[in-house]
Amino acid sequence: MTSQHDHDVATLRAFNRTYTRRLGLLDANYDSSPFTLSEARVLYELATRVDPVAAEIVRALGLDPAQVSRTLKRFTERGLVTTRESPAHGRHQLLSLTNEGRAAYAALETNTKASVGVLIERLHPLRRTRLLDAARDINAVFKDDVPPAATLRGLEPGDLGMVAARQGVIYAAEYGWGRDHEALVAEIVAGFHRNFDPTRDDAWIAQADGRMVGSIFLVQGETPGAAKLRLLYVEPDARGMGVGQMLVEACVARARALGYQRLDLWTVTVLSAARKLYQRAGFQVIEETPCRRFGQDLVDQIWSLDLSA
Amino acid sequence: MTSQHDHDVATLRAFNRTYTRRLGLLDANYDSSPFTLSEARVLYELATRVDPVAAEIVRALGLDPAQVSRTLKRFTERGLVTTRESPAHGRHQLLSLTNEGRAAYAALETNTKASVGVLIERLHPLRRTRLLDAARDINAVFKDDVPPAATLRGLEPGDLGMVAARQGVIYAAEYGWGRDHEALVAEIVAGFHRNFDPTRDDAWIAQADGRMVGSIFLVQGETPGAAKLRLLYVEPDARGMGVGQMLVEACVARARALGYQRLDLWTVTVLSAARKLYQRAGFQVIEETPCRRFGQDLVDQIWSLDLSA
DNA sequence: ACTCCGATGTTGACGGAGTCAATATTCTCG
DNA sequence: CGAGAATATTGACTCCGTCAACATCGGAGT
Repeated sequence: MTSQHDHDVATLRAFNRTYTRRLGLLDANYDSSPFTLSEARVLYELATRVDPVAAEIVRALGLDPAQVSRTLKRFTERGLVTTRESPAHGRHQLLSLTNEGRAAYAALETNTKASVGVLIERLHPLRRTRLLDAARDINAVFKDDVPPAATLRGLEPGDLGMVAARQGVIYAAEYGWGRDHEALVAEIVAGFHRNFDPTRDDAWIAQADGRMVGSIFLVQGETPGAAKLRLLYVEPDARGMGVGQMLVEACVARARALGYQRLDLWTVTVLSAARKLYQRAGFQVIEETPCRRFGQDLVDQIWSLDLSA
Repeated sequence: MTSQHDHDVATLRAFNRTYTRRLGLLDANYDSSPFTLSEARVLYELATRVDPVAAEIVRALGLDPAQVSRTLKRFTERGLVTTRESPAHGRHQLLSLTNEGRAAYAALETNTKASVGVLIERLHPLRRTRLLDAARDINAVFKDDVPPAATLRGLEPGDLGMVAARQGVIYAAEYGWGRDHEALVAEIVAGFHRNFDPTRDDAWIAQADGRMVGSIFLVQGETPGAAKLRLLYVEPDARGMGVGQMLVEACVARARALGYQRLDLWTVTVLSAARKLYQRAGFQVIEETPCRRFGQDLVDQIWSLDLSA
């Protein structure tokens, strides 16, 4: 009932409409081709599989068995396909392209590639990358049905700035924090790099579904034995899949491995999801003071975890 | 001939294949519908236009006139559509849905929205936003054929970090600059905000096709009458469309308007595209020193533009 | 006023797409 | 061994998609 949902449905349907319209234009020039779209799809499956069976093609393309049967019959009559009985299974008919069939497929491939190539070339580079990125994304969305799993990795180019950008956007949208906050994050990541010592510091980026979905930084504190956990965040979309816990656990484990006696962190009470993560990891509040920050009245908290136990 | 091009073609074709497969699943449940996909498209056009003419629908959907004529005939027989002659043009037949036709359309809409809604709801939020963003992008790509035009705007949440992220990624890829550079940019944007004075400083983001494609910053220099131009960059995809010039011109004009006597900038010689922009805007090199930065041997340059003339 | 041309709309013909039902055959598993 | 599932084919039917032929109307020129 949310209007967001209705809006999403409308977006996807608008996409369907335009794309249905463009489908012919996008894949091939079927005017000058001896194959229909459906035939071309069957031919593709025949060419990219070894000794397939008709039912395999039916499943791959979601077509009716009757239609595939007739298409294959026509292909056989045109001398593009030969069938032989499977040695393993008397009911299976192993299909394979003849030389003519492979030649026809190659010609179709060349033709199609050229058509798509022309379409791509005609687009402005900006639009081209936008189209290709979007195409890749949609493919990925439908590729596997398993829910996306998050993984941790180290810093790559763009990560430092992206952490500031994403935290800036998210906390501006969710809590109305101003640019002070984003600039503070930028300063922290810059300082992280400036003072970086591999035996004292570390950072992790959480990635899921090809996107950055969270971060956490480990830096040495003011006193020798104390480390600081900083810049923990999780993308709204990726909440509830254990990303925050993964990040905190990686950070705590590394702090322990580097020989720190304690791990401190600063946060504000309004970040309740983060609070739960810290609690669960064994952190305890050691200080709490009201404070005005980022254009809001907030309550600062300092948490600490004893690593010496 | 580039392998990048072949790769792009393959990406788009892979997308076409999966999407052709999903098309039925994505838009509606046509099994339980009294309309075929083609009929539903015609019905949609009838419902969302006022007194259309058959030829209009033909153009909108890219269908054959014969097919539309027959579809409309069936609709008329089913009591969904009525035609009346146009008062303006004797050959035109104004089409309109009957009450039954509107009811059928409403039912189809409800059905389709529910189907698409279920599909969206079943996706993990991460995948959902990814799909919807991609759908929006592809729609936008095909929406207008005019080449994308760049516009300038002020800073919004996420921009500070994004400038660092994009410059980090681009200069790492193009010149092999390390994280030093990205951290330096992060520090500069943080400092920009920390010392921000609206009567002395400004910043612009160039935007094209819904994306950030460049930036430029204006800050006061060490001496009172001197301003500094900083962090100019243009996305590789957006080069050659005058984005850089727009940014430089905006910055110079503002520096002049704020009463600065001169505008200085620091750059390195390897950034040849930027050099041309500075030259064109009237900047002159006033200092040049070899330097080791960002893991590379570079030649620093300081350029200056006299604004007092 | 008249003619040509283009746009609109219909109909016939034909092959393929897509769906459903019926049927035959073969393998697998309990 | 028998039941059931998977594989494959065929008939029947409607719609899709394309091409060609044709009728009709309005407007641009001459």
